[in-house]
Amino acid sequence: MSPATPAASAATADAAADRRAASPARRRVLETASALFYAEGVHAVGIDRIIAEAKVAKATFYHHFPAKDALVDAYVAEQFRFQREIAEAFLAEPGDGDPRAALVRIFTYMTEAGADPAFRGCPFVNVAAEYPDPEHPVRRTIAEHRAWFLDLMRRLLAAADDPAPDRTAGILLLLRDGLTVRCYLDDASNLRPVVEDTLERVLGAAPES
Amino acid sequence: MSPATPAASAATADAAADRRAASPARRRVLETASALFYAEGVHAVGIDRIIAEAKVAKATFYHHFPAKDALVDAYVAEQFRFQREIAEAFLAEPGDGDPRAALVRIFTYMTEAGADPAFRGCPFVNVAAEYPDPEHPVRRTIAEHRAWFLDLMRRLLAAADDPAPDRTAGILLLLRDGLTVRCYLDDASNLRPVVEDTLERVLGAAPES
Amino acid sequence: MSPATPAASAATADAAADRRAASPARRRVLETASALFYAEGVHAVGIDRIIAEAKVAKATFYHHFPAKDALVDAYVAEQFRFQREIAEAFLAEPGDGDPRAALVRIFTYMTEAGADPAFRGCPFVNVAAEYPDPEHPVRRTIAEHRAWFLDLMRRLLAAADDPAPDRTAGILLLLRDGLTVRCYLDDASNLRPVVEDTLERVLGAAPES
Amino acid sequence: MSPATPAASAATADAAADRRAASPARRRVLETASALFYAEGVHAVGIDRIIAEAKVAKATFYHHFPAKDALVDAYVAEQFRFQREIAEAFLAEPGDGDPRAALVRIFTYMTEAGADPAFRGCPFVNVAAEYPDPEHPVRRTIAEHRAWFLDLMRRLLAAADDPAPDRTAGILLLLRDGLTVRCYLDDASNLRPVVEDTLERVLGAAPES
DNA sequence: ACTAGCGGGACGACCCGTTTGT
DNA sequence: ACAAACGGGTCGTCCCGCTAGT
Repeated sequence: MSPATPAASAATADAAADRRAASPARRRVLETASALFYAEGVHAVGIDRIIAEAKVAKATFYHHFPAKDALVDAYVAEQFRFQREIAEAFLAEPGDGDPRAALVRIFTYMTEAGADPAFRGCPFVNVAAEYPDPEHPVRRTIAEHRAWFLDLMRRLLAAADDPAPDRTAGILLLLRDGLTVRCYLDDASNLRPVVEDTLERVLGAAPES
Repeated sequence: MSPATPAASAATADAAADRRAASPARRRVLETASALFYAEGVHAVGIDRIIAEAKVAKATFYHHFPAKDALVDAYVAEQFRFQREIAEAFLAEPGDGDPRAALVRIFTYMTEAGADPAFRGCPFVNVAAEYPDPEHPVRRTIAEHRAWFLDLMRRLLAAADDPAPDRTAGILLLLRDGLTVRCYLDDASNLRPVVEDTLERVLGAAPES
Repeated sequence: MSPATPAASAATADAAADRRAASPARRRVLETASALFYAEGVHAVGIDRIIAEAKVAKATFYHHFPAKDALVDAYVAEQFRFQREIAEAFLAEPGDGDPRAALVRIFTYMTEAGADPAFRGCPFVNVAAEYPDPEHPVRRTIAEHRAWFLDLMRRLLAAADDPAPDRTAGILLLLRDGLTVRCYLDDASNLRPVVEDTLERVLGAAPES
Repeated sequence: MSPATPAASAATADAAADRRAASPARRRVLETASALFYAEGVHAVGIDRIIAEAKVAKATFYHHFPAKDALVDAYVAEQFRFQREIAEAFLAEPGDGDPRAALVRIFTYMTEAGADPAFRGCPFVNVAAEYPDPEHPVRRTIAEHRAWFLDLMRRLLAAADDPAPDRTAGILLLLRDGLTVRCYLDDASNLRPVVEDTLERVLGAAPES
């Protein structure tokens, strides 16, 4: 073992992990798996199919992921990262920084994304449907995403002077979840007015300049 | 009675179907499968386990259900029937026929049911997560349930003189879906105030006598 | 036990057997099974399908046939009986009783029967392909048929003054088997000239009165 | 060599296919299956037994053959290849190139092979008995073998100055099929004189140089 | 004599996630 | 990076018994 200090050793390990995470083979596997898991479900997609479509060898796969569950976890974490990036983009957008407008933009985006025919609902909800154990790492990652989203709502609402940011944030989470389910299971078109109406009723009438 | 008349023959067929549906073996299978499917997911539960816990022979199972999918469909249909019975019970309750109170009772019930530690979310949403093909019989049954619920909301809202029953019904469906997801994935306690608040914002302030 | 003499008891048993053999349920089973076995093969057709298509209960089936093999045996025996009836019809036909003409008629009939699109080859050969054990009752029944046919040829050839009826009968059996295989596996049309030519070469030129 | 040229890429694919075909595991599977299929029939032999006797893992089997039918097809194709090799050996034999002698040698060989107690008839006929659909790949491979044999006979007969090679070839195919059936289902001993007699009658008297 | 249904256990083909040699 | 191995799992079908009812 290296005589380095724990910190250094951790840094070394991190660097190795980064190098592995950046491996093109690993990226291909994760991207292929993400697309398949989202489109068809986790249990329905086998390892063999993933490695075949990602064009990597089985050994390579197991070099990067100790087991299928780890891949599922990576898939969920990737989705989390992806959502966060989008949200941050929406926050940084129009210059001024009107938090209420940011909220509306986020939900408008979700409504539009849900209208995509390939939309299959919320990846977190779908994965959770296949992982009943709340202590499972995958479920913990999902819980992290939910906590993050709830906190994001809370911060935006506080900045928008909502009288009860905690409670309203909870309502917006309900809206988010309901919206993804609805876009997946029902006709996703013509949902914008419903969402706008809901936001108005929940946030109160728009502040008239 | 003559076996020649169509009515008699249809009645005979119905009777046969009823007898089969009422078969104790079939009931045992369906109940066992319902519990397992709900608690662990469809793909995660194998036929062998179902027949073992239901204590029926494999041949008996396949006598009643041509394939696993048919059992899943029966499971979903059973849940649908179950939900309908509950809703009807809530409609027929005391307090004359105040539709707004019925709505509140329904959502209050859902919130309480969601607090059960065994609550695993909406069975329809969870099954849909494992059945990507919207044309699949299982998905069609799920769609029927959603149409029924949306219509139920619409009728109650119209009876409660909601100014836009269609749109508000859509919002209540969002609330329902969001609520089940939330009860499953987050801390389900202390949700009653959030739901009550949401209903007030969505339905407008309670009519003060 | 009945105090009757063995002979009487045997007669009683025979009568009972006849009664059972004549049972309409049994007939339906045997006919259904014969059609299915011939068209799709023995192993490929399950008991359940036979009883379903014959519209009898499983217990009824097992009342008449101790096991599937017994049904297969009955199927083969039925085919044997059928072939014998046809041959006897051909022998008794045109009055005079020209044995050479009878031979030609038999092979002509086989050629025509083989041209039927539903023709699936010789049932005995096909069943034997699925029963490797020559001591199996089914195989014994098949052997009986072959012995009968060979003897029939021999008798007709002797009556037709063939110089070597034994050997020529063997050749005609080769022809029969080859013919059924050919009709099944190759284009069965335009086979008549080949058969006529073969018969001429085998039987020698037709006796010119 | 550049991987861009079609030829090289084709060669690579071929090499890969060859490597797979030459895999010892695959060879063991095919040889075991061939022996079992021939001796007991296709439907009567299960995958589990094949992989047990071939000492390969199930996954290995399914790595080489997508399904059992593919293995059956490989078995039939192997038999075809085998027959062709034998025939070519008989054509290239001593006695210069007398085509009539080659024909006689071929049928003599068949008669002798048929006398082997392990002889179970023609593999093609037996497999066809279990595959009723003439469009099935297995049946197509069988049809190829028959076309090849018929053509081989035709070419030899033409070279032997037969007056009607087409028709006589058809007769020899009848003889071939009849012979295999007979060797399987009847007493296969003392068949040589019958075959020799048949050939004489069919080919005409031997050319007395 | 016939039916409907249930039970039973072995076996059918095929796929699972995972590990190892090379 | 590939092939092979592994053992248990998937869903579904096999043939056959048995009971209860008519």
